[in-house]
Amino acid sequence: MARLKDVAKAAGVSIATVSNVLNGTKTTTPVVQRRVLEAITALGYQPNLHARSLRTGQSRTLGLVVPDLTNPYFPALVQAIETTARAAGYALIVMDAGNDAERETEALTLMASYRVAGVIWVPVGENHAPTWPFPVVTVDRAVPGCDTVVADHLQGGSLVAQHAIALGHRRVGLLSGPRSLASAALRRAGFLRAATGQLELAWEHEVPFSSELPPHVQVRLAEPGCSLVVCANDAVAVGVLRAARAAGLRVPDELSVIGFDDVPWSDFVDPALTTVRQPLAALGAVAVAMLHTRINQPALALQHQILPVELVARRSAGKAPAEPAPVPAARPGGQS
Amino acid sequence: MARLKDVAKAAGVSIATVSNVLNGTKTTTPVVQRRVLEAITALGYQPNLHARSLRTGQSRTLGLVVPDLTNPYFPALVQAIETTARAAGYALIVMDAGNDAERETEALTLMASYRVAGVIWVPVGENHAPTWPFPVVTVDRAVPGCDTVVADHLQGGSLVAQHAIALGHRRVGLLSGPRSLASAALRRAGFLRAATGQLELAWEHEVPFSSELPPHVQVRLAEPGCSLVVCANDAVAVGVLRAARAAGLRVPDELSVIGFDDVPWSDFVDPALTTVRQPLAALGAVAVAMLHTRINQPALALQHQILPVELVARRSAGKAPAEPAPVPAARPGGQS
DNA sequence: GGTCGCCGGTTAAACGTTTAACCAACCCGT
DNA sequence: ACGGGTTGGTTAAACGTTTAACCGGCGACC
Repeated sequence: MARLKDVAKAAGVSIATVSNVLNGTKTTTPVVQRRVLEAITALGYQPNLHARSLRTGQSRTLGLVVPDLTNPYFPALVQAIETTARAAGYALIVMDAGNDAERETEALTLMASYRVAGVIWVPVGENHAPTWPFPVVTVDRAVPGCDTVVADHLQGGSLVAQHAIALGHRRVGLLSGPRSLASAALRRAGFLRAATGQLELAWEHEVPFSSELPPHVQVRLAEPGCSLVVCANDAVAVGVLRAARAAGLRVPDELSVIGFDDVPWSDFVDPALTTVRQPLAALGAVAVAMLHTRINQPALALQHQILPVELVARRSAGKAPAEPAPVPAARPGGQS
Repeated sequence: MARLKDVAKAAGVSIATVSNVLNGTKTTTPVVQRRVLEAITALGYQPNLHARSLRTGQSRTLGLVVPDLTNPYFPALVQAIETTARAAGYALIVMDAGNDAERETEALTLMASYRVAGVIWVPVGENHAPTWPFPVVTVDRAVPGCDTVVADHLQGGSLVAQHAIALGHRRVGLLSGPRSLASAALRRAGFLRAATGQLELAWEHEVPFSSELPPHVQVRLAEPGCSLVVCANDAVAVGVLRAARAAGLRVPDELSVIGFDDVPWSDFVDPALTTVRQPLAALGAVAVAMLHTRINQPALALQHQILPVELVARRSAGKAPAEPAPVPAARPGGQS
C-alpha cells in the first residue's frame, strides 16, 4: 500500500508537507496542494490509522459490547450506534458477551488492547465496575462511574396503565419481569403507580423474559379473571397470546394483551401487539454523542439521560368487554 | 497505560526480553520469565496493538460489511462471525452499508485505512468488484474475485417442493422473490425443478422481500385457487398469512403457507411458519475460517462453499384438503 | 533601505512494538 | 586448555505517522 513517503516523492515534496495538506495542519500554497492531492488519488493512498494512532495517542475507533446480538432488541441499537459513530468519524469494534459476565470482562480488556477511544457498553447483569482505561457510556443499565443513557421505563409502565384505563379495563393481570433487573422493576413501578385507584390488580407473577411461560402462569391464563394482561416483554406477550389461544380466549375481544419493547415482529404476530416502543435509534445516537463529548472533555460531570418512550396501540389490546356483572360489590342503589 | 518499557524497567530486564517472553519468540530462563510475568500483571500491561500492527504489518482485526443490520437475517450471522473471529484472535469492525452501494464502497475503503487483515462482505446488490487491498470473502452472494460461502438455496427450493408433495398438495401458488437476486432465482429454480410432474403451478408472482404485498397479489390471494402458497421469504409469508385471514381462509386447514429463512420470529406468528432454515451460524463460522486460511495462504485457489439448508416443518403448512372435485378436467369415466 | 515577522516549506524526533544483529558466558568435546 | 556451538540476553533499527523546531525568502513598516 502507498505510504506517505510515496505520495511525497510523487508530488516532489516533503513528507511533512503531505501530512499538512492532508489534515490542514498548516497553510500551503495552492499549487503544491493540488500536486499533493493529485498524487494521493493517483496512488490511491489511504492513511495508515495504526501509525496515526500510535503517534497521536488517540484512535478513531469506538468499542461496543452487548450481551447478545440475537436479542431482537439490539440490532436497531447497534445500527444506530454504528451509523452515527461513522458519521462522527469513528469505526466500531463490536463484541458479543454471550450473556456471560466473564466473557464480558474479557471483551472489555480486549478493547483496552485495541486502544479504542471509548466504549459503549450494554452490561449483561449486575456488576462491579472496575475502572477502565477508556471512557465508557452504558446503555439501558446504570453503572456507577459511567455516563448512562436509558429509556424511560418508568414512564413506559405508566403509559401502559393509562392506556388500559382509557380502554375501560378494571381488573388486570401483571406478568412482571425479573425483579433484579432495574428496567423491569421500573416498568412495574411505573405501571403500579399510574394504576393505583383506577386499576385492580387481579394477580401478578414474576416471569423470565421469554415466550415460554412457567406452568403455573399457564394455568392462571386458562382462566385469567381479568380483562387485560400486562406483560414484561413482547416475548412474554407472545407467550400469553399462545396460552390465550390454547384456552380458547379471543384476543382482544375476550382478553387484551399489552407488551413492551416493540421488537421488530410485534406487528407480525396476530393480533399485532400493543406495546411500548423504546427509542432505540435515539438511544444509540445519544450514546455516541455522550461518548464523543466525554472523549473530548474527560473532566466533565457525569451524564445520565433518560429518553422518552412511546406507546404504540395496535390490535392486541381493545376495549374492555362489558363487565359480566362481576359480583357487584358496591350497590349504588340499582336493582340487584 | 503501561508500556513495554515500563514492564522492562520493573522486571529489571531489557525491553526486547519482555517482548520475547510475551510472544515466546525466544527461549528464556524460568526466573526472568517469572519476573517479567509478574511485572506484567502488576502493571496491568496490555500490548498496544496499533504499535504491533505497525511494526509487523499485519493486524488482528477483521472487517464485516453488511447491507442492513436490522434485517432479521443478520444478527445470528454477525454473532457467529464475531464469536468465531474472536476465538481465532481477531476483533471485528462492523459497518452497515444502509442498503446503499455508495455507502458500501465507502465502508470498504475505510476498512483499508484500518488495515484490517481481511473482510467478510455481504454485498448489497449487483456489483463491480474493484480489487481491494485485503482478502475478501463474500457471504450469500458470489462476487468474481472472492472466496464465497452461500446457503444452498437450490436445495432449499426443492425441499419445499418435496414437502408440498409429501403433504399431498397438487395445485400451488408461487410468490417468488426479485429475479435479479441470485438467491431468489435459485430458490425458484430448485422449487420448479423438484415440482415438475408432481405439482401444478396455479400462478406465480414476483414480489419484493416484504410483508406488504402488492395489490394484485392481495386480490389473487382472496381466491387463491390452490391449496398452498410458496413464499420467497418469511416476511412475504407473513403477508400471505394476513391476506388469508382477511379473506377468511383458515391456515393451514384451507390454505397452507411455506416461507423461507426461518427468521427468529417465524415460530411466533400464528400459525408458526413452516420454512427453510438457513445455517446462519455455520455460514458465519465457515466465512471466518475461509478468511483465516486466505490470510495465511494468499495464493490458494478460490474457494466456493455451499452449505446445506434444512426444512423446518411447523403448523402453517398442513395436509392438502380433500379436493373439492375441482373442475374435473380429465374425466376418467365418472358422471359429469 | 535595513530589519522584523510571517509564510511555506523541510528536517528530525517520537509514538510502542518486533526482530535482526550482536555479544558474553557457558558447556562440551578434543 | 582451547575453540566452536549454543544459550539467554541486549542494542538498535524499522514500521508510517505527526509535529516541534528550524530555516530561507519576501513584503511591510519605519
